Amino acid sequence: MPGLTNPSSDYSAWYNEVVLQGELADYAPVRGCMIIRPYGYAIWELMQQALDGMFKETGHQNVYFPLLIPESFLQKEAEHVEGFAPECAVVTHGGGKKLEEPLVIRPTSETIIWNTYRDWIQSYRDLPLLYNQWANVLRWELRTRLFLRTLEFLWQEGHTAHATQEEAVEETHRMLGVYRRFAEEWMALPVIPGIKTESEKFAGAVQTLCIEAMMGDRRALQAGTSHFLGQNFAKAFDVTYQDETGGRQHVWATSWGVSTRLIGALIMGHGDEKGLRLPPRLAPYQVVVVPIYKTDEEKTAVLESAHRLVDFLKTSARVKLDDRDTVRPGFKFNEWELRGVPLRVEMGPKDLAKGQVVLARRDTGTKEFLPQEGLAEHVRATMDDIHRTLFEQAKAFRDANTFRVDTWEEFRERTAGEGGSGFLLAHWDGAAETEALIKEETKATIRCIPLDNPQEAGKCVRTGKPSTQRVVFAKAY
RNA sequence: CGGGGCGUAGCGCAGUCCGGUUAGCGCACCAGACUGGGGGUCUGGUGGUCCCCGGUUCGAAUCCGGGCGCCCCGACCA
Repeated sequence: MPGLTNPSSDYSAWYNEVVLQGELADYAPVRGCMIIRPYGYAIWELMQQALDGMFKETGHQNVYFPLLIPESFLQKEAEHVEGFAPECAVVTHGGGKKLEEPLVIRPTSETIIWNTYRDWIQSYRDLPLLYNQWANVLRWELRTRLFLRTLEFLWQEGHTAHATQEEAVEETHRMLGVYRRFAEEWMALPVIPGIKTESEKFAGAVQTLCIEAMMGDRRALQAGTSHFLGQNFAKAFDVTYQDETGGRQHVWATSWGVSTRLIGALIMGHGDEKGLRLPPRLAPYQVVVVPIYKTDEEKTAVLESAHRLVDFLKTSARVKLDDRDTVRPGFKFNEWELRGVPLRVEMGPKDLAKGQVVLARRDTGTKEFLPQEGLAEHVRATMDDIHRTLFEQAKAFRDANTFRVDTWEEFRERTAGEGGSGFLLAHWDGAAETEALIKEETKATIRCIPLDNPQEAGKCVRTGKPSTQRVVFAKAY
């Protein structure tokens, strides 16, 4: 197996190699599509389990709507059609015949869902509707990257309906909070929760909330979004309910989603020159046991002992025994490091004799000798520590690459050249034209206006016009 | 859609400029032996529509014409 390109010399080559060599995914026969391999899919399944549990804890139920949407549905919400029509794939033929009405392959499901909600909602007693679906969607992107932006991707999309604006807004924030917790507590990634500007918000939303993370090349990645849709879709699809007083009201809506892009965030948020570093809670294998032996007698003894150890550890961690006889230990070390397994146990004749094992940490690269007794406890504690360490490292990196920028000169300097610029906290006059101008001149965009943003008087970094707060600029994926 | 790169064994590539034995190398794979605490060594072996179509030629991976596809960089976006 060839070595990895160093991330500091060519970040995107490094990223692709981690995905391909680590066997997370492969290219598909069709441009921009990918095959998710077992190891990559296992990470996605762990993400799904954790998120699904959090959705259910917050009162949501899963549903499934169809892949195909009548083309006319997309056209009912003006902003929505403008945003999505250019990237829709359209089915025009079926069964060898031209269809009466073309069918769009869903780029997102608001339209088909709200078309259905019209029938499901009559009274305030029917509300709220708190539904989520796990699905694939298709967007005909021009430029694709494994996991970060593929034509087809897997995601979850929550679609809720509420009687009042207050309730819907509260739901939007609640789900952003869920995403933030997931990012921090499962992915070990610090994120900035915030509000998108008008030009960056979801097509059809009144307000888009997001969490923004910093990748290893100092670029920003939007890791999740939660939209307050107002009554836009209710009006487009004529969804109303009768309130307690007998009056007819339009329903208030939210939608929110995260996708397989999060796997890309994991890679770029924690990876190093050896490959992936998985946070333990999302690692398909949390511990890999590598037996070491020369002779047949040693092999028998070591494997027997290794099996006992694995059975023992199984109750407290996801353990993989790598008993392949076709590759040597050094190869296994490198391979599992590339694939980001948080902990490795090495066990050989010398260890057997001493009743110990070698425990190696992926995050710090340190090795320690430990008695087999009490190992499960130690593994559990170490995994918690790895999670903390990954989070702290990512946060330290982000903080070291976050700058308060007050002059246009400095802004230009920090965004010059290829690669990321870090997060630039700068004043902005609030005008879409200024935002567009800055984007054109520097490639940096406003990632978000942080929630609970401190207010301070200042001058727009580009125009010098008065401003009341700093916003987060960055070059983004 | 613009710019760049590439298409030859499962993967990575050489050969193409300047046409000519049986298309080659590394890795992987198969068999065996020795090995085994950080990406093993040796011996033998399997595996090819040279992206596709057409043309030139006694002869094309190589020259000419046309087409297709993928990757990377930008514009669009989770």
